[in-house]
Amino acid sequence: MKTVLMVAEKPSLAQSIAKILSRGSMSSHKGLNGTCSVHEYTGTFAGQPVHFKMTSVCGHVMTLDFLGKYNKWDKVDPAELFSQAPTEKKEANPKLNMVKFLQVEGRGCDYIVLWLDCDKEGENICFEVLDAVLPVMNQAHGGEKTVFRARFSSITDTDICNAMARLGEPDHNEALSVDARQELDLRIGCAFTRFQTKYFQGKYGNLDSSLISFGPCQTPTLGFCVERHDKIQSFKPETYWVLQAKVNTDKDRSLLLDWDRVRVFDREIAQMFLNMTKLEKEAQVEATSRKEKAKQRPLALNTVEMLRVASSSLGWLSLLSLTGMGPQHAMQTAERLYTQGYISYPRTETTHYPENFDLKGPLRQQANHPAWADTVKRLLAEGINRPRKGHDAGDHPPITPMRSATEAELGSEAWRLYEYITRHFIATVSYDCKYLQSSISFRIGPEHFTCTGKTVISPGFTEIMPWQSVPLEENLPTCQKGDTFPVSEVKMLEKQTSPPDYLTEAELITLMEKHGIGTDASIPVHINNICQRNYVVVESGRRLKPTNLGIVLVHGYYKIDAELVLPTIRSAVEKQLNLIAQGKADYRQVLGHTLDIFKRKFHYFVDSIAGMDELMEVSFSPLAATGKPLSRCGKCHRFMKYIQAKPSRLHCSHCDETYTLPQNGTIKLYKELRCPLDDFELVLWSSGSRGKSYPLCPYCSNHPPFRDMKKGMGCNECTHPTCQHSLSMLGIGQCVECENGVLVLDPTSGPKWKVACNKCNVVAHCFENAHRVRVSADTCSACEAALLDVDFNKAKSPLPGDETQHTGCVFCDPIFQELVELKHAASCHPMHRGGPGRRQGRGRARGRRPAGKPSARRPKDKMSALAAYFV
DNA sequence: GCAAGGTC
Repeated sequence: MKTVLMVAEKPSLAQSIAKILSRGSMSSHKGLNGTCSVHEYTGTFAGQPVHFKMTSVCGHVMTLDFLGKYNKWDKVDPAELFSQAPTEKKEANPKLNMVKFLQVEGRGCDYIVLWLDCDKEGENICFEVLDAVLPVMNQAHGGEKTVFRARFSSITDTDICNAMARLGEPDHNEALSVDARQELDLRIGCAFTRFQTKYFQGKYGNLDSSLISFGPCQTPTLGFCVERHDKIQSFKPETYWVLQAKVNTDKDRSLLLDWDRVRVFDREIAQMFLNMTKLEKEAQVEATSRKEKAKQRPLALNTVEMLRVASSSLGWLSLLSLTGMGPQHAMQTAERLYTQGYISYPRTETTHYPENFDLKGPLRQQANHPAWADTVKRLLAEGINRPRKGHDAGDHPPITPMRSATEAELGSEAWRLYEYITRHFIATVSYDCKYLQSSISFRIGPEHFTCTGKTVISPGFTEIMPWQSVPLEENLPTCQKGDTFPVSEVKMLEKQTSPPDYLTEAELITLMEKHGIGTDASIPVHINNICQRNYVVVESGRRLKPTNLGIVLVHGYYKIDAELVLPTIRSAVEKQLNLIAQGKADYRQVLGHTLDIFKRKFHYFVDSIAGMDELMEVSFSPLAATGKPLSRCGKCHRFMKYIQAKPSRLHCSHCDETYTLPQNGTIKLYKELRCPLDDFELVLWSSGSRGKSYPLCPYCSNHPPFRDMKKGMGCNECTHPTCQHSLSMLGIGQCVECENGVLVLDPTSGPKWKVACNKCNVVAHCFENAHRVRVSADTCSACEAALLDVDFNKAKSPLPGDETQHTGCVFCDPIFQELVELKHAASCHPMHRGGPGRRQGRGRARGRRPAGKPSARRPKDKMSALAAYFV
């Protein structure tokens, strides 16, 4: 029997589609990556009985990157990234082993049906799958077609079965347009990012972002925030005047009337109108109207709308917590609700339920929920309303609650999101809110005034979304044309126009969606990016206020080449890409042409960077004026300044050289000791009192002196044969946990002595209160670790007898066993790693031994002694 | 160290 391999874009879809096509009778097992499943069943295909294997990828299989050597920032001119630098496709997520997985499943299959999402990205993934699988599939006989594409517009039985019945072919042009998009984004984004970052980092010491990035989505996103900032800055308040009239409708009731002219900006004219009306005793009714109006129930919920609501304080649900939920966080929360089965797939553009979608099922789930049982029961009893006709993007149904849940079950955060999703869903099958809008037009002297009021006829969906209720307004008196009411007061109010506020995240999402910046899945990422890079900060009410850095960047682009920041930059490129997708333009030509344009833009930008720099100067301090003098330069022997702001570094203003330091720790001078190789003063890097620390030569760390050393290494990884700070002199033995690490004595750690791995975060606390610990030249006869020579004060010595000195192996010596305790450096939480001691059985050469020499393995009984010792 | 797009 022949085999048909079928591949969907994500595991959840593979399951739903297989369920539909197999009519529920399939057998499933997990694939070798533990993430994707394979669902198998038998059926017929092209008129013959076959075996079906339905599985999935996890989004893109491959990602585009430059060849390795072009990723060295110091060695490559960013301009080369536009054409010379070759790119290659790498596995998008090496942990998933997707290519291998596809090949294991695809080997020996005769046909392949591609069920990837029906958009351009999906079409591109089709070819990624084919690249992996075709070489291992059975060869076709006599030109028989073996590759098929299923096109579906929703995940419903009819749609999926129809797609299976009318298989087509994958569209190569659409896939190519995505290839072009990837290459453009990569080349343009990286070139600008590298240039800007290097240029400004080399000049300023307090940029508060370690990366000055540029991208066709993130930069316009920032642009929106700065545009609003500029509006606020340039806003000039204007004074205006308003007439307000009050009439008595009853003995003790009065009615406020709005002026039909709304406002005037000239005081004297307002005064004139006031004079013309204030002497009038009566207001005459000129017309009355009563209109029944409806407030529409919401469209079914899609991702972008969910993110908007989540950010703008989740409606009234947030009254308790006052803060909204950022898009990134909201997506994570939604994904968790989805994987736990509380809601349907949360990434969808669709706001329309398929015709045969079972709306009552999910609604029945909510019929006993304490918060909305009454509403739901009534809807079920009296009949639900058809949801409004929304947009069908052909991806997934709108976000729908699938299972009832309580706050106690979900925790307050997830509950807020779940509660919103559920209330929204119930609202979509509820009725519109109906209300009566009545208005009365008055004339007082020559001026006209109006008064309106609303009364609710039936609340409809606002019952489940009370924050959407029509606000109760004053009940208007019943009257008719010609009636008069006594005027009790006419007054003139002076007011001022007020500036807009900073952009809310919800407004930003709307703007991005409108201009096609990002997709439902990537919008949260872009917003997160501009926050993390310190271009904007999230203020109360989730308003995005640009930082100085963000403002300077955008203003700089405006000065040099506004197109770099305008939202049209994306859509213009996308227009070109669409030509590829439609087969109207050649992929190579469009790519080459567009790259050429951006290459010119890039060179112009580089030539004009002084324009942006002028703005930078105002907000930031030059490197030479930043930081505190810390250690001496080995070349000029003057003090270099320590710049703490990320990326932390040392700067010698005399030599105009910058030396980067390890991040995320503190740096101090190390006893004015010097590196024997270059005469630079050593500094001591420390990750905190409970973590580890090691000396480091600023020069060696940036220019590794030996071939086996890499950039960023400290003395604890230095293979200098005789320097007293080197790995060679302070290394003890192979790390108990990681593959390549060596435990190195921290010579600065006394009296709470530490031995720390120079690769991972293993730290052994030992010999507390010893006044001296040295690494001996001798090695342990059993395990080859270096012996330690430990001196204690007489009063504090834990050694047996009256001994104050002992030399022994930290792994094997029975006396030392009592004095050593293994820990992980404080900076890393144990939850994030495999757990302590999990690889302690692994024996390998100890690090002190110069590379290349053969090493003895520890005897097995020694290994088990070691295991017991460290746990 | 960089983009944006999938999804986990």
